[in-house]
Amino acid sequence: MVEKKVDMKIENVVASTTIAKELDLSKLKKALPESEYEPEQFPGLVLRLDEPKTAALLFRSGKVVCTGAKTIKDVERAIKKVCDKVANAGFKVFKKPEITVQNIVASANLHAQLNLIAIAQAIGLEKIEYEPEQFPGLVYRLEEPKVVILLFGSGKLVCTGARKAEQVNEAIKKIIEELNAKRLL
Amino acid sequence: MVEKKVDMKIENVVASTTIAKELDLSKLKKALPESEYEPEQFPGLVLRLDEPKTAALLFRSGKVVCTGAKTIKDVERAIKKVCDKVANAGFKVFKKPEITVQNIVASANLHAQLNLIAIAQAIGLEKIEYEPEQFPGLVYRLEEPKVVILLFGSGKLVCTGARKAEQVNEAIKKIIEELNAKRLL
DNA sequence: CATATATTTATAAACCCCTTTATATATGTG
DNA sequence: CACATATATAAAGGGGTTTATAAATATATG
Repeated sequence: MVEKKVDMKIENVVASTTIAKELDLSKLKKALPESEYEPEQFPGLVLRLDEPKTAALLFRSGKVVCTGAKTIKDVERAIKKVCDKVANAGFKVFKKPEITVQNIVASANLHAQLNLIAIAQAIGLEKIEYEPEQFPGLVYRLEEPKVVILLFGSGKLVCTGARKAEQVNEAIKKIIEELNAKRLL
Repeated sequence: MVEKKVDMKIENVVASTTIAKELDLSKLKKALPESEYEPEQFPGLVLRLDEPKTAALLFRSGKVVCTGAKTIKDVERAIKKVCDKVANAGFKVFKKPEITVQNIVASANLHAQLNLIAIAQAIGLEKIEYEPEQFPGLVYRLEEPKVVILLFGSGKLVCTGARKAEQVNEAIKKIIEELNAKRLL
C-alpha cells in the first residue's frame, strides 16, 4: 500500500477559552462599536477581527468562542487580540487564557469521481446517511477518530468534528482505504 | 432507622378564597391598571403583587385564586393586599375571607444520584411513569399522602399535590424508606 | 345535555431544541 | 446571486416538556 500524503486543508478551527471572570457585555458593546450585541436574539457579543479573519463570541461569564481561524496559531493570535481590545476597553482580563480546540473543519480531494449510491449500499445505513434530494453529500460517521465526513460525487470531501489536525489525516486515510478495499475508488 | 429531618423547601402555595359576593372585572381593570384582564382569553383578572411575590386570579363570582407564595402566611398577606386594593377601588369585600390551601409544591434533595431506570423497574408501572425522552423526571404517584413526586437523576425531587406541609415531609420520608429498602438509594 | 378538554397563574426539577459564529462541499429554489 | 439543505463545535438564554391545584368561560366529543 502506497502511503501518499493526504491532500487536506484546514478550513476552520473553533476554539473556546475564558478571558475574564465576567464581562459586562452592554458596557463592552459601547466601548467596541464594531461589535454586535443583541441579547434578545443571542446572549453572546460578536466581535469580528480582520486579521486573523475570525469571529469571536464573548459571553457574560467571561467565556469566549473563536471561529474562522485556519490554524491553531491564528486562534491564539485572535484571542490575544480580543483580550487586548477588551482590556483597552477598561476590563480586567486573564493574562494567559487556556485555549481548547473544539472542532476542526477540513476539506480534501480524492481526485476521482465517486458513485455515492454504490458507496451507500456497500457501507450500510449504520454509518451512512445519503439523501441526495435533501443534500448532495453523503454523510459518513467514523467512530475512530470520531469525526464526520461529507463525501461528494466530485471526489471532494469535508471532515468535521476533529479536535486535532492529525485526526483529520487519520480519518481521510481510513476512508480512502475502505473505498479502495471495496473498489469504490 | 435514623429519623433525619427532611431537607425540604416549599416553592409554591396555591390557595383559593372568596373575597366578595361578586366583582365587576371590567370596572376593576380600569381601577387597577396594573392588572391584566382579557375575558376572551381567560375569564379571570390577573393581579400580580411584588410583595409577597404572587399572582392572584379574581373572578366575577368574587372567588380568588392566589399562586406563587412560599408560605401560608404569605398567602394570607397577599389576599389581604388584594382585598385592600379591591376595596380601595370602591368595591365591597368580605372582612375575613376563608382561605383554603389547594396545593403545595416543594423541592427536596436526597443528596445521592438516582438510577431512575432501576427505580422504574423495581417499583412498577402502576405507580410510576418514566419517559426520559419526553421528560427527564420519573413520576411517582403516592396514595397516602396523595401527592405526586417527580424524581430526578441528580437526587433532587419535586413534590406536588399536598395540602399541608406535613404531607410533603411524610411523602419524602416514604420515598426515602422505599428507596432504602430496595437499595436504590 | 352531560362530561370532557382548553384557556390562565405559580413553582421546582432537568432535559430537549433553537438562537449565533465560521467553514468547506454541492444541489435546489427564488 | 443569495439563500436553505447538511456537518461539528463551544458559549448562555429562551422556549418547551411534566406534576398538582383552584377559579369560570369556551369549545368539543359522547
